[in-house]
Amino acid sequence: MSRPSPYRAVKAHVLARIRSGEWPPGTLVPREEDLAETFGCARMTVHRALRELADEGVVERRRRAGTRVALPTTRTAPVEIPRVDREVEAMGASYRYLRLARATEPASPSAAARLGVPEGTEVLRVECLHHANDSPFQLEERWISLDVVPAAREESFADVAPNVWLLERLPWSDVEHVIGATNATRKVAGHLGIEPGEAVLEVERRTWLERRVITYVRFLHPGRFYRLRTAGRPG
Amino acid sequence: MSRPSPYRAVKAHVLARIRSGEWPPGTLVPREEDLAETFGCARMTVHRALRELADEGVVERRRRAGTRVALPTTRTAPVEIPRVDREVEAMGASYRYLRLARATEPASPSAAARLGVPEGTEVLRVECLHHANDSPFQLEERWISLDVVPAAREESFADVAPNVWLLERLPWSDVEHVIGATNATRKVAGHLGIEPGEAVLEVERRTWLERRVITYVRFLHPGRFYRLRTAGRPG
DNA sequence: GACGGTAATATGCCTAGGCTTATTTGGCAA
DNA sequence: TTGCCAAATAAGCCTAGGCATATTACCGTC
Repeated sequence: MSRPSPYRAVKAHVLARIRSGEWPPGTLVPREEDLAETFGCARMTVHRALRELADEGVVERRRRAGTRVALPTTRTAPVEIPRVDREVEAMGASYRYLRLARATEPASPSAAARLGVPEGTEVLRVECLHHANDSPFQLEERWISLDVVPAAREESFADVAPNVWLLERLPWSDVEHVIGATNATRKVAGHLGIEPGEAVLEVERRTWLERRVITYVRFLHPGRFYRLRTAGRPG
Repeated sequence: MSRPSPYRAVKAHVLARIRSGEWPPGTLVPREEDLAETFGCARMTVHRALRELADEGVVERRRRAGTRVALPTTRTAPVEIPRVDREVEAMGASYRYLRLARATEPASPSAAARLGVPEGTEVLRVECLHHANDSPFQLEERWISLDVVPAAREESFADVAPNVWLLERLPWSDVEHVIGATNATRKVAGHLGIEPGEAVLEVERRTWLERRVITYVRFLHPGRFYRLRTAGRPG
């Protein structure tokens, strides 16, 4: 599995029993002390192994009740939502950024709701297009809260993507993603070089710093080519 | 943040510095020993705090080089890909399962490729529909490898969803998800009760036990209502 | 100046002990 | 019975030490 190391050995041992079906869901895993004895190691070592398995959702632990094998419910899968430029370059394609629009404007009801600011607050709206090998790859529509990021007022975003600009400037504490599918409007289709009505993958992201929304973005990808990919293993 | 406890305190401390912008990306975090001294705790305690932060991608650690604040790249976000029945019930709706088709058949080239079996191998194909409050919610098309799950040959799947049946029967070691968007074909639209051409969210899942693919599924959701949701925080 | 070996250093991991705390079980009482 | 409380138990967390190992920085050599 990985290089040997007592705690890894314990993890691997327990995982192997579960994988083999020898310990079906609900089975009580031996107590930390017992495992420590059978492996000839300290209890803390076993503790770490079991704790990690619990973090990964493979087992469930409760004081006094012990450790039991969890039901293999299809748990959270780490979806990597990548930075466009990196992703494009990782595909071996050349990346190009194009700003379509930029304006400070009073927040519309929906934008205000998503940014968590009163309606009509002045916010910055940026629209841009990301290309891979000169064909449109992602259309981005973004709102930035000027209360949280006043410096954005001075930035044109003509050459640097808001994404990159923001990440370089300030940390964040929470993100939320919402993934859906919609049909391309005429405008969207025009930008992405597809037919109106074609399915597009829509990823919305809100980013917080402590309690305040920094920015809300909507990414649209031509559904025909683009896919989000995930590979997860429990352990 | 959470209930106090020395290692949590250290984590919170470091995280707070990063969040506040006091330690921008690249900053060298104090050595474990020094933090241990300033917090009046053992080095192992600091070690655990920093290790967890490293696991979460907040910092990067290298022997001899020390611990530094990582670039806040929009990392992996845990997307919960839920069990339909649970999800529907969580919305307070009533869940209904309907099997549309079931057949053992020789694997088509594409099915064979995804299951990792030779073309023409006999596989089980199941098609079903999941309802929320009697309106179609998810269309499922699934292939099951009979080599890995011979017991599936005896199961009609008339009353129990393949999902549930499989999870109750065998463990898995790896999953892969691919999320995309497509336009509903006439057939899909008919089943989901939408117009042909409407955007649908497509989630494909492959599940392995050790090296062998157990099953490959394709879930289709009406794009108009359905969304995948994610909330992540680094820490 | 380029190159290579060596020592210093920070993290990685371990041990063996201890106290703390949630939870369950069993027994006692109403 | 039912309800409540106490004891027992298993995990949670901590300490203070130690050895292992990756990596860098430095220094001497060519």
